[in-house]
Parts: sequence; structure tokens; C-alpha cells
Amino acid sequence: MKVTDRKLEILRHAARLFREKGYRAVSMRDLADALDIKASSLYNHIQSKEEILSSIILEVAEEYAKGMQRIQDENISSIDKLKKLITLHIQIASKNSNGMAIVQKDWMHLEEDLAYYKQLRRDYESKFHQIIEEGKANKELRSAHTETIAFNLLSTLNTLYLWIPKKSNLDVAQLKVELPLLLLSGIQED
Amino acid sequence: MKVTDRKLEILRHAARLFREKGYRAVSMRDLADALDIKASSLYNHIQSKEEILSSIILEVAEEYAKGMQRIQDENISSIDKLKKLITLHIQIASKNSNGMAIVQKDWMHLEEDLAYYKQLRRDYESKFHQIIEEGKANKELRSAHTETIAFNLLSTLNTLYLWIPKKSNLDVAQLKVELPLLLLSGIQED
DNA sequence: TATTTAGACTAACAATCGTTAGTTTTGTTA
DNA sequence: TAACAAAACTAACGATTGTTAGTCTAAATA
Repeated sequence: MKVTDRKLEILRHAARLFREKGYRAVSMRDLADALDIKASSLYNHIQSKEEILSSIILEVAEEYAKGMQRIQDENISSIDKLKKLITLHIQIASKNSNGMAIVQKDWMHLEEDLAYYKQLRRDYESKFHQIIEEGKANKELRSAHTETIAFNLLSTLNTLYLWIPKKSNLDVAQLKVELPLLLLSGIQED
Repeated sequence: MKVTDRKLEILRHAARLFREKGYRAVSMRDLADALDIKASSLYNHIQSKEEILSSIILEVAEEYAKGMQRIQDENISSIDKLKKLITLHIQIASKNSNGMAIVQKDWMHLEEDLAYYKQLRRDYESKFHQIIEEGKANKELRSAHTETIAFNLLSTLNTLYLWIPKKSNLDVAQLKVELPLLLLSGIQED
């Protein structure tokens, strides 16, 4: 599935607009205006508005899925897995904060790929829970409720897209140091 | 500004629909269907679609503003203020999780009240930061960056609406105990 | 019982939506 | 330069949008 330059440009503008105004509030004419062409010309490059949304969301979702799989397969402690997951979130949010925002806000407007997206998300959260459970079994983590721990971690990580664009690159580097400390010191067994 | 029963019923249904599908994806006909009337009949009770959104969002935002003011005026430690803020968020998210969801997702669709809402939000976050700063000055809190601490806390608190509806009432009681420990143990000076 | 009123209705409006068909322009390759 | 392909264009479609005007009905009030 080759993606041309022009199509990438469309996706990039769409991501920015969807993030600012929400998928349903951005018309094909709005998107076309941003590219300085007519709405009908978009259809030389894409099949439908929904295909745009789907491309943006699945790119992010699959990147998370791959990252999780890679980390899960490593032979390291649960704490180290959690640290790598935090880094994964920071990296994706840095590279593609518009995409992350759209995943969080507009996933429910998927149609054809809705079930697939939900499956990816369920898998991700399930593996996240699993790593925490392992950590508790290994006595690496204190025995608070897994759901509460996971909720706290994922809430913060899933909201990084709101915060990272405001920060300089230096601050992001700092974040990679500070955030694991902040998120893990409360649950880590010493 | 008296609000009739019927209007409350409309707002309740609207909140549920807006939360499920997003403000822009819910038509006045969708909302009318949920109430088993015609779309035009809604206008006997409300002025516009946007007025509905505004009512829902400002109710929540003003409740946060009042709660914050009350807590800030109390003569207690910074840690205790943070604990009370956590409780405030849990209470509002329990009572009105649809409203909270809409605030997070659809605030940008406000028009007339957009500036007012943004002001309320700025004030809230600014006071939140202030309390953390006080805690650091008092040596109650460790000296991580205020922004990082606030971001972590607010991310989790602002996402409670996703989590609380899945839990029973008992679990919410448990949450009021567990969440302060989890959120504050990482930053509290012993 | 007569009057008023709250709240539903039907019908329609102008605007905007995503999308399609058919055509023209533009730039590259033979 | 001729031929071709990519990518723009104009024009229009049927559906849906929020909203308004005017009307009817049923219940409350006088």
C-alpha cells in the first residue's frame, strides 16, 4: 500500500485540522481549503473522509501495538518494562501528537475499522495489566489494585499529547527522566 | 434562571448522546428521537443546540471553580488541599460523568461562552499550580517540577469520567482511599 | 364552562454535507 | 513535439443540518 507524497500532505493537514476542531467539524471543503485546492480534487488521492481518519488512527494504534510487543518480549524486570512503556508513549506523543489526539477524541467515528481498532486497544490494555500483575507477583510492585495503578499510568500517558507540544525538545528529554520517577516511585517496592 | 423539568430531561438525554457520539455527531433530530418528540418541539424548551452544550459544560466548570475556591480558602496544609481536590474530582465525576466527558471532548465547540469557559479553566489550573508551589515552599512536597506534578495529577483526575462509570459504588468509596495514596505518595516528603 | 397556555405537531427554509461525473490543465516521458 | 498520466477543475446530486413559522391539542386555570 504505497502512499504518495501528496497523500501524505493531505493526511498531515487533516491531522492538524481534526485535532483542532474534531473530525465531524472539519468538512472536506475545509480540508481542501487548507491545501488550496477544491474538495473534489481530494478524491484523486483518497477514497473517502473516513479513510483519512482510519489512516491517522491506525498508524498510531499499530505503532503502540508493535512497541508493546517488542517490550513484552524482552527479558527484563517488570519495572523496566514499565519504564520502556513510558518512553514509548513519550516518543509517539512527540513524533505525532496530532495523531494521538485524534485517537483519543475521534476513534468512535471509525466505521469499517472500528472493531479492529477496539481490538488493538483491548490487547494493549490487557498486556499493560499483565505487566503490572507480573510486577506484583515478583514483589517489584506494591500490592495496590492493578486497575487503579493501570488507570493512573494510562491516564497520564494517554494525555501526553496535550502537554508535549507546549514543551521544548529539552523539556521532553527532561520528561523522559522525570516522568518514570514520578509515575513509578508511588508503586515501587524499595 | 429557572430550569423546568422538561428542560432538565432534554439536557440529560443530550448529555448522554453527546458523550456517546460527540456534540457534532448528534443532530437535533437524534436528540428529539431520544425524547420521542419532533426536533422542532425541542425549541419550545431551549434556544439553540449550542445553549444545550453550554449549559452542560458550564455547570461542570462552575462546580469545579466553586470547589477549588472553597478548598483554597481553608486553613489546611497543601497536602490536605490536594487530597480534598482529589475528592472533589471523584465526586463530580461520580455525579455527572457525562458532563465531565463533554467538557473534556467538546469544549472547543462552545461559541458565545468559549472565552468564559477558557477563563474558568485557566483559573483552575493556575490555582492548582499555586497549591503545589506552596507545598514545595513548605517542604511538604518534593521538589520535582511543578508542571510535571500538576500534569500527572490533572491527567488522572480529568480522566476519572472514563473509569468511574465502570465501577460500583463500593469501588468508588475504595477509590477515595486508594487514589490519594497512589497520586501523592510519589511526591510527598516524608 | 370558557379561556389560556404549555407543548406537541406539520411543513418548509437555506445552508452545508460527502461524494460523483465529466472536463481541463499541467508536467513528464517517448 | 506528440502522447500520456497525474491532478486539478466545474457543476451538480441527494441527504442532512439547525432552525423558523404557523397550527393543533390537551391540560390547567378563571
